[in-house]
Amino acid sequence: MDRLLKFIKIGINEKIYIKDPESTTLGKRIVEESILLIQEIGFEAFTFKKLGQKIKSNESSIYRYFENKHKLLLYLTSWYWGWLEYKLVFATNSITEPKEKLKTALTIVTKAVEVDSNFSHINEVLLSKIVINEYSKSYLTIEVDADNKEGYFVIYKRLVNRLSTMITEVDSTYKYPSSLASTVLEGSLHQHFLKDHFASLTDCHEKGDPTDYFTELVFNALKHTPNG
Amino acid sequence: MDRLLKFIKIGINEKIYIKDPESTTLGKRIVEESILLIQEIGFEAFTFKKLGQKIKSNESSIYRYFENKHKLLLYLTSWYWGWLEYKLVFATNSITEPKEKLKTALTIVTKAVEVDSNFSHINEVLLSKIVINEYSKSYLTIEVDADNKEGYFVIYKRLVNRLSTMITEVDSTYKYPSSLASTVLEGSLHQHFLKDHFASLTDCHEKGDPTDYFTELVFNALKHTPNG
DNA sequence: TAAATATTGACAGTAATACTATTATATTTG
DNA sequence: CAAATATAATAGTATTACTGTCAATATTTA
Repeated sequence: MDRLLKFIKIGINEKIYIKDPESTTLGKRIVEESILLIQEIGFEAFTFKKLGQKIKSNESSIYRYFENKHKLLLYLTSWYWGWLEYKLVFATNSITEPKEKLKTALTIVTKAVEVDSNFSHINEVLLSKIVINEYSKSYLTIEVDADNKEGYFVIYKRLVNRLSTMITEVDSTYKYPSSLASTVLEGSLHQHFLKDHFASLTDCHEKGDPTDYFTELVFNALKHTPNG
Repeated sequence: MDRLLKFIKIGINEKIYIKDPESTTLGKRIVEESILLIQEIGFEAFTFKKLGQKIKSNESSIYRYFENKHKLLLYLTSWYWGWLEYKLVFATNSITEPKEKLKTALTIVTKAVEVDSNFSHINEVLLSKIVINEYSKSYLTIEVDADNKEGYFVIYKRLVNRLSTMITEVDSTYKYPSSLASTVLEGSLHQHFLKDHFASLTDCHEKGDPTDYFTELVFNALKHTPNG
């Protein structure tokens, strides 16, 4: 299935960029190298000037692709969620049994990304780390409502809704499918973060990873067991 | 119990500030008004210069209390978690029955703060909103590990541990008490945020609030019912 | 109450950020 | 090969995030 990813393009809201970075070599380099640089120095210290130096291009050229670094972050995280959504749909599409479907979905959505597909210019392993460290910053802003109205979060919202629907299909009487779905997605990023920086606040180390923890949590909430 | 809050002081790591803001009128005004200003314009747009103008004091005077705005955020959020911890301990201390204790704790920790105690110079209702919108930014930085080593997050960590212990006291066989505790604390902030900005991603509106949702989630995880 | 000390305010200054604008130089396409 | 387009180089602006100095004003203490 990964091979397919070589040919499909993640459809990202066109208002997020000024010029589609997928359309040129420079654009792809901007995206590719920004992932490395953000991972390296963190989003606050990241600037277009530094990125320009890294890719030996000009600051002003980068501004022709993205209005500012916040838009670039929206682009990167949208790409990530679009990629996850693709994997989710692909892996669950053929499963008819609701529990099995949900179980597979939870695995896709909570498991650490450990292998890079190596097909696109985007390093998914590093990108997933950026999402863990920086995603919240894309919406915890005074402009959220305006950005949301512009549709900058549609992919993420669709992903939560897909998960929510799968939850409802296992237990149509459950009262909080959307809250549970959003808790799993956000909580999974958080558990991965804690694992790396606040080990005492999580039990997701070797013994049990976020996937085990959330799978048990969700199926208990639905008063079902994942198997049988 | 609220009356007590008038006399107790939340013990905040002394390395967070240069000069204790509780020790002077100016210090208290800095804290008090920073809450209003951050709430008003958001943490990214907030500067010491603007705060200085608001309180008719000098930028450089504020720098004598806090090294930078990040430290101020650490101070404000530490204060909030310390305050919550105080409420938690006070409300649960006399309860011996583990389920009842946990249930009370979950309510304290997940319920929206709606009444200001009016005793201190700190507006807890507004501060809780700042925590919802900005808390993640205090630790999602490249300096987390260094900041953690300095002890800037001790209060929060202690709070998670208190909750974790209460979970274990209800079910000592449960494998993920710390993860569940951290999920509840972080997830509660997240559900409150979603309620205000992404209503479709949560079910915590009128019908059921985060307290109901998390109480059910936790007790199902422990395979117990909150009552009986 | 005068002297010592601490606190605050006013102002100047610096390096970096987050851009915008202009012009020059490549590169692509018709 | 001319025209259009993309990119690079450079300069410039307002703001941020501070640091430093010094004078004015409070507060403490002898």
